[in-house]
Amino acid sequence: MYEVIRKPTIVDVARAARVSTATVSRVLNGRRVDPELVRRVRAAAAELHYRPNGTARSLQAGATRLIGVLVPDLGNPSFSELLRGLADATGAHGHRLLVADSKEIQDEERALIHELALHCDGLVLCSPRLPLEELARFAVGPLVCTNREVGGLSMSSAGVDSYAGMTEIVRHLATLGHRHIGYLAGPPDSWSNAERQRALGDSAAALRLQVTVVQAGSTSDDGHRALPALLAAGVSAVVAFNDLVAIGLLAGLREQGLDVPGDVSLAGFDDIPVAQFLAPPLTTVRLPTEEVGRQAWELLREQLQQAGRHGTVRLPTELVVRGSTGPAPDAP
Amino acid sequence: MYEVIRKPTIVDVARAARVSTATVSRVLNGRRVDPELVRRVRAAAAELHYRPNGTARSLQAGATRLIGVLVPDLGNPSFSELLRGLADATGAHGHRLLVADSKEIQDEERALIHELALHCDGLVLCSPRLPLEELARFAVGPLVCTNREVGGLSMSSAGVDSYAGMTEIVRHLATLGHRHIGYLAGPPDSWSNAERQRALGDSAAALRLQVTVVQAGSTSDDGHRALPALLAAGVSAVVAFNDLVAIGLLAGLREQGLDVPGDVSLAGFDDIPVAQFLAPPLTTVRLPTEEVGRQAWELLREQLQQAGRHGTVRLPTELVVRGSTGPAPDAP
DNA sequence: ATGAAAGCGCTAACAA
DNA sequence: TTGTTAGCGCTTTCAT
Repeated sequence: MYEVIRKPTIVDVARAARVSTATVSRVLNGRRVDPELVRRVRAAAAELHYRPNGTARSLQAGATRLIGVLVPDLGNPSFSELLRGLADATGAHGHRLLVADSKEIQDEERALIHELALHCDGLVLCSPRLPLEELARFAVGPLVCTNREVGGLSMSSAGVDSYAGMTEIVRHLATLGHRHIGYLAGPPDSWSNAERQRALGDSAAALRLQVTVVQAGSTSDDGHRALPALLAAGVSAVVAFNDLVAIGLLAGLREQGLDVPGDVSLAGFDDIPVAQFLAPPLTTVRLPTEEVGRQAWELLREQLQQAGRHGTVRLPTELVVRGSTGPAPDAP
Repeated sequence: MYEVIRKPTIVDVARAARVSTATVSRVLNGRRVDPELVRRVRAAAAELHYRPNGTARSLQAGATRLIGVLVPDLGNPSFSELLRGLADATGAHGHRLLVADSKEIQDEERALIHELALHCDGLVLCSPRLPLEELARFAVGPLVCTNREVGGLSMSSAGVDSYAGMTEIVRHLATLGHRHIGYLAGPPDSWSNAERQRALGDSAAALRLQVTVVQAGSTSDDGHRALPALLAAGVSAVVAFNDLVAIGLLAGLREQGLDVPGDVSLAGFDDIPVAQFLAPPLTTVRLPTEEVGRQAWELLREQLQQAGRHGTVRLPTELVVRGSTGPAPDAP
């Protein structure tokens, strides 16, 4: 009789090797077994092209060794970097990444979190846009947010000190003689953006600087579109929510025949790899994004080992002064 | 007595709702059930904070709805874009992405492919570096390679026409009067690189151009490092394996006080988002990378629906002439 | 329409 | 050491 063609299971291997399934399992997992049986099992497995079923293993083990990661935009180099740090760190511990992109859409974010939670041992939510209390409801399993304050809720948080970074860059601009600074704001629900805006307000008040906030977003196109509003406001320096936005603005400025930093100074956030290669090289606040990814894993790992061990990591930023910022045109 | 704290299962819900597990399952999956029982089940599930176990479902279903993706470098914007197209397309069909980064290391690649295969319904290998025959051995399940010829092997392939792209850019440079072209070669095991190099050789022969190939790699640093060799060769135009490499070289050229395209013309491959924002904006061969991701999913889907339905998709490229290429300095 | 029971592929406790 | 067997959590016949 012909057998229905299906993937060989451990039962098939056991039969072919004339041993029990337990023995096959032991051989496969490197447990102590009689060499002769080991040989027979290996031969049978090879013969049948046997591959163990990861799902069955996961069910039995009660864990999948899968970590769900939600990012708002896979296209942003900053998240790629975080992903890389995360993939590197989790990989070293035998865990893999289940990646989903919410495309900055809240409903997507909610749906994806629910779905990821079904298959994963833990979740890393990158710059989540959902309200905190809603996030808290998901926090049944190990959960880490990046770049998001989590209050006293039962989750961990890894991020950077956006407030300090903004403070530093405003001081830098003030020192260069700028009295009116424009800010290209990021996504409305971004906590990082709120922090940066808050720091800008505080610093400006302390230094008696004028500030114009223009709503932009997180992409280069958003930055490009914001140019007219900025020009109308008459700022002499601009800080963008991130480097991508800064790049878009830079291109717009160049199209208008404006010199950077001669006419307008420009700074971003992130220090994405290309920032140093732009013309002029971009002054920016460097965020240790890859390290945030690593730290997120460490925090997750603590929760994996012992439920309820929450923690918060806030990494320092570093102002990287390059060619895109210079003295204010009307400075003494 | 106190129960040990563990996640509630369908059994717990069934007991609490005083129905069978089958009924709970039916309610959860929207099957026709008496409204009163539906109510009781939903109430019990909510009360217990019940969440179904995805692994158990997958085991029962014989499928995980997970697609494994292997990329050589998560940090390369080009792969982020592919990932995005893939995530978008698979997501629309209820599949998720299991992502792994081989960091351009062959051993990693091999190990990760094996691992991914254990948990996934299908695999997408992005620009794999492993030899074809080894890849063929993995092709027990649905498999798609991107940017890699697969011969008659039992897998599908989605990619771009690198050969045509290179041909077009060489013609462009020749028209501008360039007689000696430098090529910054990509990773040695990259099939795309081989294709581009082959096209360059063929075109140069036909047009009687001189060619100097300098081994670089796939990152901006690689491009930056290649500058001396290029300068020594005395080329008047350079084509880089990809935009990242071109960007590194561009920065190096600028540091040397050389003008692009005044002294040297420069072109890349990919058209990553920042390419248009560089100074000068980068002439490059645009690859429909996101679309490659979508097509990869379509090909995978065909295999998922019916084993053995292999296909090949080769998408056209488009030369995007921007400011980084111009007439040869010594042209008439 | 509902429940009892088998079984997805694997590992681990228990026996021998 | 090896085999037998129970069971991980779920869905799905098969009866009722």
